[in-house]
Amino acid sequence: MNISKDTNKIIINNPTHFDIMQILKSGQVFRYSQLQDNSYQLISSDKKCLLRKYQDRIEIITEHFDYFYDYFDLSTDYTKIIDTLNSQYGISSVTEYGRGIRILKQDIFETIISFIISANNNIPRIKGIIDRLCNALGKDCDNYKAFPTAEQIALANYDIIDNIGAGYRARYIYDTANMIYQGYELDSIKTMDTSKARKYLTALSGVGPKVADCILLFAYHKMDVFPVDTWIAKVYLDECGVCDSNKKMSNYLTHKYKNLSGYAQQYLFYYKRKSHN
DNA sequence: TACCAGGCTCCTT
DNA sequence: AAGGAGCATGGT
Repeated sequence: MNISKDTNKIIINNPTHFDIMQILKSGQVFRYSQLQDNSYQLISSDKKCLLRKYQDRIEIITEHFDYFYDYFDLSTDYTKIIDTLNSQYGISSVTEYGRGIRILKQDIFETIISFIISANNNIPRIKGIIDRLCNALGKDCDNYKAFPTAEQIALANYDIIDNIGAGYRARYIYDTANMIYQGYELDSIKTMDTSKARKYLTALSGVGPKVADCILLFAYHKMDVFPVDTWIAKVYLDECGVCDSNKKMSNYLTHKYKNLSGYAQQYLFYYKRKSHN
């Protein structure tokens, strides 16, 4: 697979580790929609790109080349990661099934709010809630809405947040946006070690250990985390034959997969949810 | 009708 | 530190 730049376009030839459907349906991102059979629109923060697939080529059409080059983690060698996972852990059927997945580097605030919404929720409904949040408060861009800023949510009438169908998460969204708008630092997390970063994030309303790990993985690209949801709990049950607390499962899996935990988690999650893909 | 979904907060031990 | 009740909403 090799990557080149054209006018307003990233081109990926022989995309062995870039599958549009797999990336979009791997449960890490929610603001996408299908335009045609081979074409998807993806919005991140206030930026848009179009994803198209041809025979042996993928095109990412965007005015923000650098942003989406980084966003799709295009400088990372996934062949090497998968080879290591296969040889050390024997999960080649899992990595083969999701070989087109990549771990995205998403906007920090958007990821925080999105995964607050994800708690005890299902993916189709998460998408709907985020859509309504963006339509209600997001800046009007060319033909689409940006994800609302912390300021826009914090200064909004609470009734608007309460009317997007988020249930009890509406209060968390509002409170967390207010904390961040008041100055809760998010950039300093980049240089924290993971356990300190997790503790720091869980001070936000609606952010527990699992949501914090998703934020660390999908926004800060920290790979020594292993978010445990109900699907990963099933994976753990298959392997260990018992149910344990989420904390115990996450510790076990992080210790096992070490600095490849984030990648392993995503391949295993995608594989376990096969029937939903 | 119940149970489930990328769990969290808050209250008890 | 660890465990459990309650929680909004919509899909199956």
